[in-house]
Amino acid sequence: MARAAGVGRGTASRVLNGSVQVSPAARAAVRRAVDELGYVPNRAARSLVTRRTDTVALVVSEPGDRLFGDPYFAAILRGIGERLAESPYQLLLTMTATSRDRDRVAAYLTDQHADGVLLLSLHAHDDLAARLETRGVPTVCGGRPTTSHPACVVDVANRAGARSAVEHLLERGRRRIALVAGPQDMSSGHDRLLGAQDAWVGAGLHVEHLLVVPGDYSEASGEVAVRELLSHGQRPDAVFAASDLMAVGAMRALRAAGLQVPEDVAVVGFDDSPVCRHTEPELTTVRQPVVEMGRVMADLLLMRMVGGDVPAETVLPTQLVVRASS
Amino acid sequence: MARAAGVGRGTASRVLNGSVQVSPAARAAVRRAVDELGYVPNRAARSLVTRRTDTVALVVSEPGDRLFGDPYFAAILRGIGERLAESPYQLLLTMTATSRDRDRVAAYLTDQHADGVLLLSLHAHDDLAARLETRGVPTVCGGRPTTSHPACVVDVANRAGARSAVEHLLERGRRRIALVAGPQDMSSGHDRLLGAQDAWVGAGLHVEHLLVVPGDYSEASGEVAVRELLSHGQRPDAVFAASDLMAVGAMRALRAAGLQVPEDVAVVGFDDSPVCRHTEPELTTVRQPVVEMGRVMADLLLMRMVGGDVPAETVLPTQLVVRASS
DNA sequence: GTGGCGGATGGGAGCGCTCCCACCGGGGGC
DNA sequence: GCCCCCGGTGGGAGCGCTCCCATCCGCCAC
Repeated sequence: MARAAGVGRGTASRVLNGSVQVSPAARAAVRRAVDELGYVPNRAARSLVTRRTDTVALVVSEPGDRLFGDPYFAAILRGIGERLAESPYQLLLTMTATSRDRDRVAAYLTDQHADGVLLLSLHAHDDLAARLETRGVPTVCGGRPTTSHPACVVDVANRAGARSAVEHLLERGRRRIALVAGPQDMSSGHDRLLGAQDAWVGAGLHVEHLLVVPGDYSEASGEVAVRELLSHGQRPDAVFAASDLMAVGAMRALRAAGLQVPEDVAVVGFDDSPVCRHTEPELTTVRQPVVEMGRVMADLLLMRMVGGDVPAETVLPTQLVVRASS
Repeated sequence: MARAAGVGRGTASRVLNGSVQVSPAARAAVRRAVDELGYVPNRAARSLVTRRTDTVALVVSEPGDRLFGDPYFAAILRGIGERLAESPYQLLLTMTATSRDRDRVAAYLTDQHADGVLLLSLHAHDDLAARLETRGVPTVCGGRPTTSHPACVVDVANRAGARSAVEHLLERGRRRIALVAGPQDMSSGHDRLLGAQDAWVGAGLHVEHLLVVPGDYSEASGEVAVRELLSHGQRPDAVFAASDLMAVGAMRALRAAGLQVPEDVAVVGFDDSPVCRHTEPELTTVRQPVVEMGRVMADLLLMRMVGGDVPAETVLPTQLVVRASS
């Protein structure tokens, strides 16, 4: 290729990498040769010597069906994709269902397979972030892990959002509020519980009078939770579910019991996922800026990869969106 | 590393690549050295010489927001991910919004950046498949393109599915059926129109008496289409929408006009996306095996990459799912 | 005992690139 | 007019691996 352009390999390389120390004539000659030969530099050879790969990996610690079944991940990926499209980096997508998967991915990534890693949905006791960091691979976590303390975390204001949701219900005069909580081994689930309690206690009510039933973010768990509640003779006038899907399940159970939403029972969800628009009535919820979170994660990673300092924890705001269900 | 194990580089390489021509003693020595040193082979160096990358790329010819907003892609990705997880290949995700993007991706992939490519949502006049094939990169397309004829295509039985949907409505005694069609520059949209006409004509009705209004698969387009229909004094007793989202929009418009589903107007969608369960009443639809399609695409690509012969066109069955809306 | 054969092994060559050093030549300072 | 400096250039070295050839050794047949 360099020979075709009539220059040395060094000069050709300098043109391809945008170095300034090249004369216009040589630059033009190389450009022409590249076009004529349809030359594409070999990435493997390049990364062998530069020790970079121009690839960033996204690791989701969930099996594939959860990843792709959940609009939350779709939105985050969208934000990440947006930012990465403006950078020279390619996205490598990985999901780890089992701990064996995780080992495989760890080995894969600790080598020079990615210049940076984005971690999503970290479970308790997942040491992937730490392993990668000690190997010198920059990392950004989405969602604060419960146990470990990674170098760089992006999260949303789960607690404040949950607080505003319950405050909203209290303002509407509801006093028999049931909380369908999320999984308590995830910080998002725990924080949303704390936020709901904040509002409750802030209104001068006793924390133990807040009705709390467990859920796992899935629609089924929301339905079961409310059904059980009703069958035990409890009769809430409002339900705050820690996810939209659980709220949908809750509404289903309420309807099955002959209760009207919002007349008999107000319902509020969390996420502002697309499903909110398809419920009847449309669901009041707490919007979390998921796409924005993806963008911020990508931004922070890009900064870290060039050695920039970034805040250890970034928290994005949440916002109550009032619709017809409350 | 080889020195640490007390063997030659050749022998070490043989062990790492699972060659049989190695003595148990040497094999054990290498294994031990690998463990002790935490050695991970350098992929860049390996692929420089093997000219393989152990990476499969997925190219979606849509901007990122459409990719991740649409459960269809999520499901396909899930199927692909499932299969690839069982193989040594990593998934590289790429979306091309603009034609400049497409050129960039083409250049990226025609080099040794991926051993095989999966193409999704190919638009008319997209020559990416052809370009890749001539460069020797095996390719599998999801969804039959309208203009080009790639070497390997996986599609679903759109025509037969649409036919069964309209037959179902006819069996229910509906005779004033309106079709909200999909985009006619995509084969799926066109095929679904043909299938609907098949059923209509098959019942001895005149093809021109089938009410057809255009849509683009989006919820908004379905709502607009039905609203226009009603405002023009048309009064169908059934609506078959070529996508679930359009069916949801159609139901919204029908409700706004004071019409009951299914009493006054039966509604059938296409896709069997999760949204079907969240409508009131639940939506009758044509299920397309999207996850399966992803799996099949991955399977075929894996076969092609080892030089296996595969059918040029694979068509997966669709199936009518009757729910409450019809 | 000798020749031959084949399984196991060591290491040279080279993949395509970037880094870096040596070199070349022209313009300005003394 | 000489030297120095610096922008621009060419090419050697080497990144870490696999491929392949030459070699070695032990065993069997004659």
